Amino acid sequence: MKSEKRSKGENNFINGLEPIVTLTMADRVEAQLRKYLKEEGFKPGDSIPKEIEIAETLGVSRNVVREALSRFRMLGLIESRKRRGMVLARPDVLVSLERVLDPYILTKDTRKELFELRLILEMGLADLLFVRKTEKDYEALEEIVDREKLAKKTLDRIQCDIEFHAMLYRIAGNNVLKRFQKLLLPVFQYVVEYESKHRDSKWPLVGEIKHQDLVNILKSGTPGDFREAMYSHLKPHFDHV
Amino acid sequence: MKSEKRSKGENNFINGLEPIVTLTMADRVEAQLRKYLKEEGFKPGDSIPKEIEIAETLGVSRNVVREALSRFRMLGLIESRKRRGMVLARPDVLVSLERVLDPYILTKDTRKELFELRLILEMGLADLLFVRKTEKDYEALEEIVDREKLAKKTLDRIQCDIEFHAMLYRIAGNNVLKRFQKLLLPVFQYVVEYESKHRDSKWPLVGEIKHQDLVNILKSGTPGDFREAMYSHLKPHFDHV
DNA sequence: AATATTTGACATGTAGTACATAATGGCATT
DNA sequence: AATGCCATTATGTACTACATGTCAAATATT
Repeated sequence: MKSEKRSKGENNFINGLEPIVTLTMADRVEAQLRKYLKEEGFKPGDSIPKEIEIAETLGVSRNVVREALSRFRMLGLIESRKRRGMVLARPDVLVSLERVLDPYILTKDTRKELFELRLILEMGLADLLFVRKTEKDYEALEEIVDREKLAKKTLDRIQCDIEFHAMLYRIAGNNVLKRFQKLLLPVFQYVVEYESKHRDSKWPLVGEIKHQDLVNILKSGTPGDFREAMYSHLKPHFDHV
Repeated sequence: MKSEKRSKGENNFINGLEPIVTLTMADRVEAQLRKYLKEEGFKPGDSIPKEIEIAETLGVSRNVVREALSRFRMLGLIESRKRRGMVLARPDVLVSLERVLDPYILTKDTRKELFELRLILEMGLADLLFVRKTEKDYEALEEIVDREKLAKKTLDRIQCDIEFHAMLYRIAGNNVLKRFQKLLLPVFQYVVEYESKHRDSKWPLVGEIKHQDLVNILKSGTPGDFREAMYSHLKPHFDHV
């Protein structure tokens, strides 16, 4: 899975000539092992063959096997204990994303698409919110809104804005989603900052509908109302799209 | 980041005594390197120190360094060429997820949450769809709907259902989102299959609104209409929530 | 005999050496 | 100027050795 991107745009002047892929042993062992574990139906808790056995079976050095296993360990696919060998584990879906979601190394396109993803998520949140919301959630939201109203510095208002939206995700009661949002946050901030620099728009960037309105609708409106309101709220961002 | 879960619930009988974390060298080198690269502001294209230098600086064996680098290589964070050394690359956000999103090793909870994520995504898709849709997209959707109407076998209908929804993601014109959906697909299928076994409900599971209706609304309705329709369409799934 | 302790075997973790491989840049040849 | 050759060098792979912690059997203790 090594990316074989050419350095310049000078390729494909000879059409139909693909660069030869030269996977390292570690890459191939990783693929082989993944295939093996899948096909043999290994499940979390099962222990897998020892390093040496793998190495000998595949005809590679133990070193190479360890590089592949090291990758699995990082992803949480396996856990290894001395003497005990290694057992398959349940990886956390998001730890892998965690290691890659750095706004500074993403392409502009990817950042843009991830930002769109945020808009999609927040628009789609409505129904889950209405299913899971409780009285306490109103209080938490109101508290944030109050703080926002009192905030003088722009930075404080931004902070409240972030907290408000984060709270919505929390109310939705979906842990993966909440953590996903947390991971995406730096990307959002980067994009917004970047945008605001290039358009000197004021910030936070909100439409006609304010946070207070959203809370009110959440209290006594319908999911449909909320979706419309959220769209208005996010409209300035949608307009960039 | 080795998971340090205790075997039993027998810890914290002495409060304030945290178990000593015993990270492997590879883990620590990985963390150190990540920190180093971030703090020094390395960007894609920059070349990073040689393995030996890293090993000597950190006072560990080259082997350990290579295990850490192997992880970065897998994630696409770096690319290495002989003689040239190693350069930072732009990782693809989703390759990491790709390696972990196997429905069989996820917990039931996670599968459920990922399924909810799907519902959220599809509900939130509406606005982007209306911005990006073209005449050609209608044709593609109609073609799938037609095929679905003619399909006799359940399996074929399921296939059409999948294609229809996949096409919606495609129309939204967000590449990351489309690929994300593709990655999640096996999880959805697993969940639906699992559910249908435990409730012997018929399948595909759709509400009052059929695919044909969605296409019509996409053609001549509003994003608001579409959201309502999509909710009706997915209602049986929402009801599980 | 039942329990506590010691001991040895074993799998992973780390270190170190050696060599293979391929890309680079310079030099020589045409 | 283009090609071919060669020394250099960083990564890729292999192998050996030992450290570390853990399981299990053997031993000692009650």
